[in-house]
Amino acid sequence: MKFNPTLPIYLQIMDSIKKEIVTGVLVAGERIESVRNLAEKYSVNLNTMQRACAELEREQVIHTQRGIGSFVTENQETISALKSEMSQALVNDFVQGMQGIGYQQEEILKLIKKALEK
Amino acid sequence: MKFNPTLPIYLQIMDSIKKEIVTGVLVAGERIESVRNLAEKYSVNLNTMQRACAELEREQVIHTQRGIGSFVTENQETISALKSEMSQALVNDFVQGMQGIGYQQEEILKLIKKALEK
Amino acid sequence: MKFNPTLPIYLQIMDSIKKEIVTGVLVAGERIESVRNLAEKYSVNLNTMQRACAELEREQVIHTQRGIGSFVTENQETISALKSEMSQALVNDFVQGMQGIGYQQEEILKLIKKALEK
Amino acid sequence: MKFNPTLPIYLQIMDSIKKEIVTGVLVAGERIESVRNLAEKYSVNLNTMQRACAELEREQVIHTQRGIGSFVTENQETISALKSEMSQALVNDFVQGMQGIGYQQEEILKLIKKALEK
DNA sequence: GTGGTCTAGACCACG
DNA sequence: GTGGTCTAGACCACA
Repeated sequence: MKFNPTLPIYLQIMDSIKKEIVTGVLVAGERIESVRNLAEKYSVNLNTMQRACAELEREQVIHTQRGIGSFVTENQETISALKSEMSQALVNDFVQGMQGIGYQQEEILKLIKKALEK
Repeated sequence: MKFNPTLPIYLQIMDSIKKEIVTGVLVAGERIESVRNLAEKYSVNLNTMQRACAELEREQVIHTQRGIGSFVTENQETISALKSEMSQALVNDFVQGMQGIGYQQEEILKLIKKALEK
Repeated sequence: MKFNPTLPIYLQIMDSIKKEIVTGVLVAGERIESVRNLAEKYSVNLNTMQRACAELEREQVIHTQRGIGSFVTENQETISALKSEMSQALVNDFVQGMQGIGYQQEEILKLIKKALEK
Repeated sequence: MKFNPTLPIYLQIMDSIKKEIVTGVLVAGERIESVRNLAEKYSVNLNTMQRACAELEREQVIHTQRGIGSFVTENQETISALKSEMSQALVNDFVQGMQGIGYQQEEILKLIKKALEK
């Protein structure tokens, strides 16, 4: 995975894992890979990976049992909320961004449609 | 102006100024405020403002004449290119983001329309 | 039993067993459950339970006879000492803690009385 | 400062700083020492100190301005809440602990009074 | 083997 | 100078 140098790596990893959860790649209630494995998979230092996991735990997206591993939350509501939260953030950023540089409704829709057709 | 702590402030200022240019708040060819004034207006350190302006100059969005001040580019093509560049970036980030969390075309359009109605 | 994640589990189990001894739930001289049973009862790993018992034995609170089982010390003095030791630790931690955050004698007594009435 | 090896250092430092805030050693709204200074003062690694500060910020006890420093919250309610929270935790742990090893109200009060006289 | 904490030391963004 | 992130590597508690 390539990281964007303008954003902390641990945030980008959190985002990547959240995506895997909301798209079902990681299943609710199931164990995720060990921090060590994940660190290797993302080619980052163990500490960086631990930080990402710690923040995800604080957000209640995963929960950890010491000596055993970390598990995706089994609370489906949390996951749904996560998905709509993420999409709302994207939608708002996009719409506000476009309006901020002077685009009107029809133009925005036209550009989106064009992009979706690709 | 409130800054997002996850992104360098100078980038956020550059974005803000670019928006003012493409929306015509800042007029092509005209002089912009002094770096000192801008720093005060944005409530940031002078160094930060200087960096933002230096980057804008590197991107040829503004140009500086020593002892006189800085000016928005008078090249309308540069400004048009800037606008479509910014919108393309927004569109791509948005579409890729939504697809990345599992949304399909119709859903994306529906959410956009809902957001535009507000 | 819920464990506090900031303190080693084996210490919390030791404390729990000591409490049972000083309150007479576990009787002096009598046999206690097998480590295996205790591990299940507390829902902890066998190793953790073994560690707790090993430490209790080191403190001479219990003693083990190979092939037979573990027994609460029959020495009543040890048990009395244990009780006053535990209460002294509690009292000291409490008083020092309260004074450390700026509470005076009367306030401390007032809060204690209030808590005891519940 | 001597640290208790059974508890993470960063938690003990957080506690120490909270105490300084509720007792007024650190004044609401004022800047606290730099992380580097604090790390030296507590004789811990910079990272450990940063972790303590990050957690305090998450608890809204302090807030940080990048490149400038950290400041005690200016919200007096937060500080009052902190104080009563800390004292309630102490009182509850103590009372439950004493009752857990079989002490009655009068005995508890007697021991507390004795300890306070010292 | 698994997660948690700690140290040491580097580099960056910002003031 | 100040805080934030990252790497490297050690040690501990727990399963």
